[in-house]
Amino acid sequence: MHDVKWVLEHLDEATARLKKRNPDLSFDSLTTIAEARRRAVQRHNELRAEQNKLSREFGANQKTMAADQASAMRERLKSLSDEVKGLEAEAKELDEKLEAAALYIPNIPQAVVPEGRSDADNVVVKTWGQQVEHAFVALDHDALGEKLGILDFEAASRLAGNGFALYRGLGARLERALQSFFLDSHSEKHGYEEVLTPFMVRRECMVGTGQLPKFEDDAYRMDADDMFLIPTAEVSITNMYRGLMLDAGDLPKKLCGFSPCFRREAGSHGRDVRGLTRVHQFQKVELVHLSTPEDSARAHEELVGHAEAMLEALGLAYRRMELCGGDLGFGASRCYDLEVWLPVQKRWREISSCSNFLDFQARRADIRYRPEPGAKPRFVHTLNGSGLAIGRTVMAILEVYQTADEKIVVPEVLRRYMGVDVIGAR
RNA sequence: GGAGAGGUGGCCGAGUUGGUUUAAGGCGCUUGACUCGAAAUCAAGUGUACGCGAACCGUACCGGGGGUUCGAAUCCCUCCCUCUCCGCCA
Repeated sequence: MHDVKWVLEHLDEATARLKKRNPDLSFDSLTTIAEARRRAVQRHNELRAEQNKLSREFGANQKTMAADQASAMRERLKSLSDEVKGLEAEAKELDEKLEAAALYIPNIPQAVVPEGRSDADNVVVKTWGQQVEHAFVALDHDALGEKLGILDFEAASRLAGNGFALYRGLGARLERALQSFFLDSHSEKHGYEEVLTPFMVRRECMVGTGQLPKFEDDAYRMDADDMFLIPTAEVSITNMYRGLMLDAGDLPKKLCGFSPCFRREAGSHGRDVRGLTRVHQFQKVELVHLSTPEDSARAHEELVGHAEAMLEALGLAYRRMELCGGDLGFGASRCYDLEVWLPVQKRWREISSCSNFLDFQARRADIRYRPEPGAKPRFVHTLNGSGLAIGRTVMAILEVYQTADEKIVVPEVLRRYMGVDVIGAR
């Protein structure tokens, strides 16, 4: 949600920045409604003040008034009341229209966000590590996984249809190892509180973080209870603080949590149909920060650094991309994607997305803090990023660490979790 | 699934016969007094948003929505949420 007042006061700047996402976007739907609403509220205030005053007098003097005087008074108040009610209904309707319109408008990109229409226009910020090239003919991750018996897509589709993954044996163990490695790193080294949240949430939570109302088709909804399977732990973790008032001393707040992520992938049928790249359920460790407005830019850099540390520990080459306006997610004001190098597909592939939402989510979810005792409440800033997406990490490990004899060398940092050094050894 | 209780400002909590309580009182917090300093005590202040309005003033907000009334935190309807007990269950 936007600060509508700010938007109206800085309409040119706000519009120019919004159009970085898409030239078709504008705040036109807000401005006319807001003006009409202001007029209605103003008129309502005046009449309501008069009504309150007369009504109070009437209540006090009713008993001592002459009968005809009282009924005249009552009549006058009645017509005043009707008029006030009409204006109230009008203001309320405009209010709802305004909010409905605002909920569908994406966040305003920060001034530093580069121009661009698609991911082709994203900017490389940095590149880390050696882009492995295999001297032998390497296998796709899904083919190798099935050959080693650690991935079973046939069984997965028997259970849930196309677009699901099933891990078995050391494959399942690898997922669990990555989960533990990520959570241990963030909670022990990077200062996060580890949380385990519900994996399904109420509708208000999905609105709070911006998945709804616009993207309802992308989410799995349980009709009987009107609850949603979370598409990312960002939803459950951020909404832990929905409706709360925090103290300045509570900030910054850093939380990390594991969850499965459920995505219908409506509209992406036919893309990345094989393997672990794009599935309806994948596992992820998510990082969430709540910060003060002054601190969020720094927090963003810190957050992306924590995600990068995971790739570096695993020895996976990556690059950090600054997303252009056209590629920004709905609620993000600025976003870094981390892309891992996949030597078999010979391409970079997103494995983490680290966004600063500023107060966009906090307004929707009503998360505030008091800068100091007695001061006025302000909205916090929220940030989050994957640290990391586990399925895609498995995919990268299978591509990067495979050997000529179709085994997988387990990255050093995972060995204590895996109990083996090599997958596929007899 | 059955039965009951309840949702009021940062927190607790009054308000149950509708009208100088159109949100009392307390805690917390801020400032001042006292003190070498602190605690305790005393005094004053302290909800949010809007009125393109800083002050004074006004209006709205007592879980959401609707209704009755000249007037609703208070009465009626409806939905949501929380808690307690029972049942079932890993």
